[in-house]
Amino acid sequence: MTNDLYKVLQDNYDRLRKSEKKVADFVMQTRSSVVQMRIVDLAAAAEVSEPTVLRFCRALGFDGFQDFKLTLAQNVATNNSYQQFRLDSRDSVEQFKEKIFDSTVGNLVRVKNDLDADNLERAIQVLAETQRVDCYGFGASAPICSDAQHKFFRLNMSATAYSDPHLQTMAAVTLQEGDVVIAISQTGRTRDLLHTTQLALQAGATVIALCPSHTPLAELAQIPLFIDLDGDKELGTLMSSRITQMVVIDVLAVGVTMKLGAETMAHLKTIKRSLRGLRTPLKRK
Amino acid sequence: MTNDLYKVLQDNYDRLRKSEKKVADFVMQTRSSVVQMRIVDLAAAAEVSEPTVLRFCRALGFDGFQDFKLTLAQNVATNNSYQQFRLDSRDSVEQFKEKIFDSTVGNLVRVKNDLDADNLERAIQVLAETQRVDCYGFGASAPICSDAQHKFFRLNMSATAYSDPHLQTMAAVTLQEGDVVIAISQTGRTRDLLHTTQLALQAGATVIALCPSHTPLAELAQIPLFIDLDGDKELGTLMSSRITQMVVIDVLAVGVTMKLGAETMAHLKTIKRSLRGLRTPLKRK
DNA sequence: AAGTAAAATGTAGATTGCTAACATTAGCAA
DNA sequence: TTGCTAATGTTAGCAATCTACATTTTACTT
Repeated sequence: MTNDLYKVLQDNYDRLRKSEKKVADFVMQTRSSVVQMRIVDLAAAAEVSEPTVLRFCRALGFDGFQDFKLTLAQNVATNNSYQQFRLDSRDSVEQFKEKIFDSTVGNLVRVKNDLDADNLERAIQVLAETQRVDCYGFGASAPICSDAQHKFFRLNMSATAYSDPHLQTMAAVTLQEGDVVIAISQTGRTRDLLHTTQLALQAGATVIALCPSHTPLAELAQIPLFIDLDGDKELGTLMSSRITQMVVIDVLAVGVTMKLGAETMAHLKTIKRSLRGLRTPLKRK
Repeated sequence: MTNDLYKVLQDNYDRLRKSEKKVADFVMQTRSSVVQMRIVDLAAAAEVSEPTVLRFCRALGFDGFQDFKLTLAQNVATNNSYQQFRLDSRDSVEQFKEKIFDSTVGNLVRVKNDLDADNLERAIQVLAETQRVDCYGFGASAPICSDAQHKFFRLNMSATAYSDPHLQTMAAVTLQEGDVVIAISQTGRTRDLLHTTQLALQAGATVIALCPSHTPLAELAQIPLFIDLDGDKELGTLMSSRITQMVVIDVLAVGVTMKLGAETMAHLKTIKRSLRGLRTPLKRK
């Protein structure tokens, strides 16, 4: 749903007439401020006549100019409203709460759009076929590994999280063909992680990496899942990458669940039932 | 930013005239479909005249009807586009990737709006003043505790994560006045967690709880931070609550950083430098 | 290469919806 | 009740969008 309009523009671009393309180009470049424009303004800016703008809207399947503008506004809202934030020491709690949530959301949306569905598919496939998943990660990525372990463990797989380089090394050499390693790193350049990943590869395991693209780890892994956050290394970037990693793990886990099908679902229910005993009962009214 | 308009409506409702309230009521009830309406339609639907609708828009601070509608459209887009999802076994990877990300975003937005700024402020205050933070949580919340530990540790605080009920119990009795416990639970009803929380309280510690409202844990804690996700206990709800908890931790950590000010920032830089040694160097072009 | 037909684009006017000015009504106090 | 003020509605003008038609461009045929 998110950049619907962008896609619609891309898909129909070839079908557009020459002067309609002018309009399309202008809209693509300018984006947000187009929502404030009247049809005359847009016509002038794109250097075409008003009816051409209208025909452009119709060609994309909209009712008219207003309809187009409304959709554009909604697109702009969903894409642009969650910007990277810059913390100001004078911010109120309310303000930086907003900023942090919004930038997290923005990063999620960005990664969602970038995430390669093919590699995701491949990752899910190998996970669905394996019995052993080891998760490697240090520092801020260590809790994500535990989380991943937790998720896959629920799916009746043998999942382990290693956040200690020695344990990782020892575990890596015991890996076999068909086993899967999920390597998680915010930088993609952690030396120890690269080392153990190499060991895992030598042992014949398949390595899925959650890390930024164009990093040593990304090159090493058979199945890289890129998590590239906005260029500037703001505080927000560091914070969001953990969260994004987690959501990617969610996607993987759900994918595996769906692939494994009904029997796993039943297993999940059993777990849910068995955990109930650890809680105080819900009050009945 | 998100449901700006909703807030604007709420805040200015009393200031509106009687017939303008009719319009406000109608907009509140109908919401999304108003974006398709012309001023005549809305006037007819709210059973007022067209200028009244216009005055209503102006009273809320908009330029005119179009301006109001544009904002409404953007609001509708940001609020409605990230719905709770229902997984379909025939979904493609691309499709359920979208669904999972979107529902996560939706939940984040929801929690952001619900999160009480006062309690947040209080939580930040006590965290800024303490030297010891213990994080308690089991199961899926355990990795969140580790994450929280990680975050606060970076801020030069003595932070520990306990995910073992025995360790928690032993740690709880050593707590002193001024110490802080962060209790994290998706259900708010985990028996062991309630037990150790009570011990912490008896020892004089301040308890911050991340959990749903109207749960035993929420009642127990001095500073509850509610994480209420949509009613239906879909798969998505369970997944998102961990992530939401993490973002709340982010907000707390940033808040503390800002409160502690410059010296902590310097400390953060030192950590960053010291970690650099663990990575392979960036290639220079 | 020139002419013709069809497609593409622009111009001008009609229509529709938005807004401003004014009129009327309702509410309230003296 | 009367007069005043605030609230709402009516009417009309204006501005924006859209339609119908004219002109230009493009491509294809001879």
